[in-house]
Amino acid sequence: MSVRTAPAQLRRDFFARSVHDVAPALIGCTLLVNGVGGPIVEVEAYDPTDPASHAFRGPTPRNRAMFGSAGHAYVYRSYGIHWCLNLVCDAAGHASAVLVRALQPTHGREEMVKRRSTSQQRLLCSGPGRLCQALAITGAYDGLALDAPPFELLPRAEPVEVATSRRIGLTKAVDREWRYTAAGSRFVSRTR
DNA sequence: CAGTGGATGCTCT
DNA sequence: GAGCATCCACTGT
Repeated sequence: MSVRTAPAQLRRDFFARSVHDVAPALIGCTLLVNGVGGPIVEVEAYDPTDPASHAFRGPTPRNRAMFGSAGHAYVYRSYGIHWCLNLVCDAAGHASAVLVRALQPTHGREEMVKRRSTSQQRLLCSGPGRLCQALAITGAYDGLALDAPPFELLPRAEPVEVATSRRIGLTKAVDREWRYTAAGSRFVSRTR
């Protein structure tokens, strides 16, 4: 007889479905990197039909992880300065991903304050570049599996109300409402 | 608060 | 050589 326990982590098959299902389902899930992080409050979806996606024009050295299997990280450098973290979705070849834009800093706050050089809770992890700096995510994490250290992804503890809106900072496909936020959270990167 | 411009490096044409 | 899935400092109300 087996004892059923709540899953400790999101399994790899959580990501092996449409990015449009995965993205809203990630709101409220806790993301930790080496024990530092908190509940995700803002993400954006990028799918294969999306001109704004890095994978839209096919595989390249940079976007290689997006064409790999679901449940892995895709990390790229933004504007030559910042790192951005994506979670790869769908089966191999579909090349879709969720950009993690903000989370509520609950775990390892002192570490984040040190890395970010600010003690303002609101500015620790609100924005993809800030979040990666606070969690010390770099290009070295590109392609790593999300269900093994240093990553830890925990399911929602409670139900969350998810709001949709237009994505931030794009020049292409700006009308697609593929940004998902925890309704009312003050840790999202913008209200728009 | 809103708006602007600079930093900075890599990717792809 | 252009264009970024960004952030910060600085300006002016």
